[in-house]
Amino acid sequence: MKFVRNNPQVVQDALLKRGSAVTLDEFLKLDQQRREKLFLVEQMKNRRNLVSEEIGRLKKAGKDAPEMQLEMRELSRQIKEIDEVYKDLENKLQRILLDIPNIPHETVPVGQSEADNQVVRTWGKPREFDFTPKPHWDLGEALDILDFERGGKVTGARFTFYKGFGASLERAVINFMLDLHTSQHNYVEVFPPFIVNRESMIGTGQLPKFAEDMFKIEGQEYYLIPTAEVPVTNLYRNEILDGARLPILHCAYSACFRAEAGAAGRDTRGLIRLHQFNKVELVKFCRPEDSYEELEKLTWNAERVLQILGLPYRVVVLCTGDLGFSAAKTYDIEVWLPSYQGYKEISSCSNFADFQARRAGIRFRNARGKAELVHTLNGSGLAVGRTVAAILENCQESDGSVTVPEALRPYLGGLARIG
RNA sequence: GGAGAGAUGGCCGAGCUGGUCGAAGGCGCUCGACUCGAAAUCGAGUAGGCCGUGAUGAGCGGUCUCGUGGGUUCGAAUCCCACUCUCUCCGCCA
Repeated sequence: MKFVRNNPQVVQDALLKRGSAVTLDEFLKLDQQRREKLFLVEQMKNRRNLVSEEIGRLKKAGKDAPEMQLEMRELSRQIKEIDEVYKDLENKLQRILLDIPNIPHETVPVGQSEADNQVVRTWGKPREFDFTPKPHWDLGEALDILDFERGGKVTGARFTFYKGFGASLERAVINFMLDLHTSQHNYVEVFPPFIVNRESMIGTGQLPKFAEDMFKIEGQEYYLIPTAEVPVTNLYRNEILDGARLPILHCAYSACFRAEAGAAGRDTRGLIRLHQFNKVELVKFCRPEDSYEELEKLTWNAERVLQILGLPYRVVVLCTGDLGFSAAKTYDIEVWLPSYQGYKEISSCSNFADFQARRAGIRFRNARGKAELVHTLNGSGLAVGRTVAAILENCQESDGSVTVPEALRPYLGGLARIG
């Protein structure tokens, strides 16, 4: 709040770069009013406290002060009135504040849309097939390892069953990723709740603005998590961490639930866009001065998964117009998918700077002993369903079978080929 | 789900017949003294938000915070109400 007040131009510029039409005039006006009321009411409270103390002293001395009490009764009534107005202003301000997106980092390219994102690097070469490769949904059904049909029957559109080696493969990918990050990249695994409360959703920035993207438990302020980012980042909500513990690195498997409002008609087939999918998430809490370096490391950690699996990918940096609401900078990792004849997002690695930390109240004690906001980061490491889709499509053979990447075989009892 | 107990500072734990209580005491931590060094001992310090002032620093002043929200009162950690959470016992359950 203070930052917005003192740097309205910076925030306004950032909003414009993101292509937002929001203006801050209303905010600044309300804030001015709020502070005036606050100053007034605090002066009155000060007087009340002083006089009440005096009354206490008198009573102790055996005297009475009825006229003082009467005066204070009236003062208290006025205080209550102004407090009411103050709270109203405060609420209005909070609402505006919670809808203001993060300020993009200076290294983020300015742009309007997805088309202005910049490719940072490309790894591996898409394989040349000497036959026509099948999309993973056809492969999966032919191999009887995916069953979209019955997923639709049992639940609805955008739900699926994995069966047999399909189910084992999904599980193998999860375990492989978790083992890699815990043993090679020093992340501490957590297994979070898949349902969180409203405060947590506000903390990471999903609420209040994006309520329609979420599944909410009927009659309760509980939500299905859209990503493990939410419970894991909120692990330390309203805490002051020991600075010596930073950076804190967590990885977490979770199912993810997304309403996909507004995605009707997009990626309707296969594992790409489901209402429920699995993901291994990487989350970091670090000192402000380290966060951009930590973002690079986190992105490498995610890329490493694809490298070991031998799946071609590229990394793009999102432009200001495509950047998520909470992020200051984001790298998307996109895996090659033959059925798309292109690269498809499989991980999104973001530095949120102090945006989530401010909303969630996550701080650390700095060298001078003062509480300071941490920076938070997270990234998929990786989306499991999309990884399985990429394996099926990139590793398929002309006879319809799929060669299992070496690294996964230990997780499948040595199985080298499905089909 | 039924019955009861409780929620206080980094931790433990007083206060709860309402009034200098943001809060005794202990532990922990930081600094200092002692020591060649350490331990022990002694001394000092040790929450956060917001507002004002100031340089968006330090400091100072004010205000709020004793689970959360409301109420009573001149005044509430202390009294009343609601909610949340924790613990114990019973029932049920993976």
